[in-house]
Amino acid sequence: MAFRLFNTMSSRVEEFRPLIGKEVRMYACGPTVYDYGHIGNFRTFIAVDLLRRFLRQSGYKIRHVMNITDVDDKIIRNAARDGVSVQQYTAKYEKAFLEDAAMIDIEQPTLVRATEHIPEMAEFVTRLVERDIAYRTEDGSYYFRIAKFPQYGKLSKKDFSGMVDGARVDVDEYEKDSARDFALWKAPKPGEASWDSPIGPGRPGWHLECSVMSMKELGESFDLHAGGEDLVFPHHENEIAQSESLTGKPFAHFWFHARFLLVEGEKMSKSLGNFFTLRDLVLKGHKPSSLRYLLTSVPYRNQLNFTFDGLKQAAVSVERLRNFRLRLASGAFPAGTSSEMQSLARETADRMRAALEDDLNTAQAQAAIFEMIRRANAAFDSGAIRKDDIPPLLAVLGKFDEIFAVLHDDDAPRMKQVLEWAKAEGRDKDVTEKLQEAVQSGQLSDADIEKKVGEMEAARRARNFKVSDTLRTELVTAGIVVENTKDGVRWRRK
RNA sequence: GGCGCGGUACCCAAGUGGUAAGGGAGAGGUCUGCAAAACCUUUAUGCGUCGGUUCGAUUCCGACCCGCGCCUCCA
Repeated sequence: MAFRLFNTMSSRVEEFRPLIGKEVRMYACGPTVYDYGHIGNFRTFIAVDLLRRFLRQSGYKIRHVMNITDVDDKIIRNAARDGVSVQQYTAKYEKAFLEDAAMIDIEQPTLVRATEHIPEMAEFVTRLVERDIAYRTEDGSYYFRIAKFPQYGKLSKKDFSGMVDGARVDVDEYEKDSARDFALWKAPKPGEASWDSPIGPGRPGWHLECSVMSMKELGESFDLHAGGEDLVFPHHENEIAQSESLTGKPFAHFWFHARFLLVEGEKMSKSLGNFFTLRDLVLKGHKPSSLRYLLTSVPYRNQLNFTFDGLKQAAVSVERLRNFRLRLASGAFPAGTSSEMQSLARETADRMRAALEDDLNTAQAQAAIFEMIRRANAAFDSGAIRKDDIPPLLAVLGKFDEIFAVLHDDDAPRMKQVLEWAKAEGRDKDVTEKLQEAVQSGQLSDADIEKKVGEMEAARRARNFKVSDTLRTELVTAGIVVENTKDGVRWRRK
């Protein structure tokens, strides 16, 4: 079977194959670091993370580059408002973004920053000007001449051939030759932060950095370029125009776009009051793993409706996955193998792979793993599962987790970081009781828990239920659930 | 207006030209000192509405209704 992926350029699902060998060169548009990342941002970044993880699981080497947009109008404005430098301003939000990404197990790509590529961008513009593809306006800005790129619109399927110039032109843009021409380099307005460069002082236009940095890191043609669906036009269209008109070569082979999410059925917006950052959710007491699971449970090209009910459901689903693994890891089994369990493991691995190969159908991959869990649990209960069935079942679970990354329980310490951040930011009032409780379960060390659980078990065996119940209550209060099974006792953090 | 996507049970959500995955929630049951976990049974003659094609459509075609996205540097 081959990996089939939707390509925005062709508007269809195509077989994905790297241009060269077994190495995938991919570029993802990263955040503009002017504020904390919201759940919509993370839906996109998680989709890319899933893609990256699946490609690696499929045996590819990955060169994954992501930009940090650390200069744009909003950043310049906000930094000035706060009376700090652009660098100080963006450093804070870049750090926050990386912390958040790590919190939901997004693997970190190679990062490149716009402000660290000013000379390369100036050179790129110079080369465009030499070919008359770009031009300088009176104020010192540079624009891309769309008339020089007849294929403009091929990604977003827009037809600009009938466009008539000049009917209405924005006041700020009166110097442009054509209304559609876009800025490559913006001259500074009085008092604005700017960078010196061979093409004069100013700041890069947004699209330029991605063309320059992607080609620098990955070559003039590379395998895949990713981002949110809103980037199709104009951002990616403009990148293509700049890059291909300069190199004469196809820019990215595949274009990967994640669909926007809705919040409670509506577009997320600050005015509707349904705008949430990752930290907002954690402050409310939701686990990072719940969000990761929820965001992976709907295939990336479908609209995902984020709801708090859905987030709770996701949390329960993750619990089920974790409980199953705990059961596999801690149970006692008779020696030997069962052919049924062996084939169950094989079939599940195949189903999972087939689902993900089908344009990353995560919903089906999850259905496959839950089917396995139900059947294996039934085998547990009937005693049909054998000792040598455990490794293959665990291996399938491991494969699943290489992609979904929710089994490892690091929620409590991660939530604690958010708690500490909130205190440091003076946002104590936003810390909910639920968060406090969730952080609780990370307070006791494994050794402390083992000790208490041991005492509780001893009391239970002595049928001293009063003592054992007291210990159980203490543990529950500390966020630890103790489960007594016929194979012995086991515990987990709530 | 142009281009595109979607409407599947109480909720979330896959999917197929031949009769509806999975998760959550609910109900009943098994197990159990308590608790937890788990299993079993159960919950859409139905897949926005109306037509059409077909032996047969939720799946194809058409119309309509509703929701959503892009078309102004918002992932």
